[in-house]
Amino acid sequence: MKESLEEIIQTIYLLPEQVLEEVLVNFQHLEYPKNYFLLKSGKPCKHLWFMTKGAARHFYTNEQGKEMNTWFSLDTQIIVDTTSFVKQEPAHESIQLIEDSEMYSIEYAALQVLLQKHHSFALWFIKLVELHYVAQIEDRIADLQFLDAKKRYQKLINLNSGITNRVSLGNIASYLNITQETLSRIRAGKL
Amino acid sequence: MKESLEEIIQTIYLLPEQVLEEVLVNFQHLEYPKNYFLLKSGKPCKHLWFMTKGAARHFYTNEQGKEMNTWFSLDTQIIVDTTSFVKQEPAHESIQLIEDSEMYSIEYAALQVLLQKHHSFALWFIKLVELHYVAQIEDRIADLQFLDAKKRYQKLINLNSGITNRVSLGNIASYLNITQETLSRIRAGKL
DNA sequence: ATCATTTTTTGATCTACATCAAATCAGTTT
DNA sequence: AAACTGATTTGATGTAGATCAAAAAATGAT
Repeated sequence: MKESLEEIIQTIYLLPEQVLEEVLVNFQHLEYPKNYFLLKSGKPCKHLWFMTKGAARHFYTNEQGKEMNTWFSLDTQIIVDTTSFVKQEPAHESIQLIEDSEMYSIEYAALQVLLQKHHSFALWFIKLVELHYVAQIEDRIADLQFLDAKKRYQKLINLNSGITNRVSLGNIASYLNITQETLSRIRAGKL
Repeated sequence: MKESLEEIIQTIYLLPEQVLEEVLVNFQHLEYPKNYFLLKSGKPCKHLWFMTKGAARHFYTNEQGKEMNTWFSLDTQIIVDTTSFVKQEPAHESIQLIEDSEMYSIEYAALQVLLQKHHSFALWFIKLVELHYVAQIEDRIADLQFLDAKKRYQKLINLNSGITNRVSLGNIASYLNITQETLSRIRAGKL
């Protein structure tokens, strides 16, 4: 796990010393308790977060009022509702912490200024999107389309060892797009 | 429909005249017949294409040898296997034309040079990814997770009027993640 | 420890969609 | 036009996973 913001940033794409310093001052270090909402649907996503410790879930609320998880962010992941962030339009999803968490955040407006000002920061941002976003999200589509519930579960726990101790069965089931009952039966080896 | 490459590029993000000219010379105009493969799985995706006329499908071949469509690109869309392109690793999917098509292409290496050379081109590329990629792909996940087969079909034909005349039932069914038989029954109003 | 609340498990039944098999339709070739 | 080919439709049956209901287990509060 990476502790320092500088390390997180430089691992994505190496910035010149002077640019790095200017970037760093635009980030804020934050701590929030379990259940805190980073984003509520209907509001634009004004921040991009780097989580250094903790866990969050992204979810929609469907017409029947049921919450459906679309994503988990554990520890060192980037957190953002990309669609809402890039267009600064009301978010469709909400983002809620499921553990006490620590993170760094940067505001949309500050990011735009840095992108316009520094060529190297624009290249950094491209790498960020490529590394942490594109691959993951295309994988998710393939999983939903090709794998059955049991395989989706196995893949999830392979990639996130320990997730079962940190995220409730109901939350995991919702991410896998199955009911709690079905996940319980998968775990019990009955499916 | 946009015919000129210049118009396509400038609509994404306005480039300085001199940069635009340098960008334009890095694109090639191409025409390919129906059934041509832009990309075969196993090979890295070396190009990014702007389709100006025609249609393509993106598909995986699963363990049982069945082809599963993941995406359609009709007329003015960007075509690329993003995961393979950004990492220059072997692609998991193939891209095949389903109509005689016209397009412009730029090579990965040329794109990288332009990104490093011109700040404005890096900003252009960020906009490209934001506009044509992020929104679409997150929508697709939500659709697969929340909508049943009939609603996914209705949404597809609402967003792509005329797709039923251009893409075969089997190809559409595969994209919707249902069988041909089920799609036929949906169309007949029996589901 | 006890009670209350939430989370997980178990069982019975139901449903959307798959699978398999065969028939029909459309477009091409001879 | 007849014959061949591929695309679409129809019918019968099977199954993964949903839904509904209730029990059991875990977690937390007094």
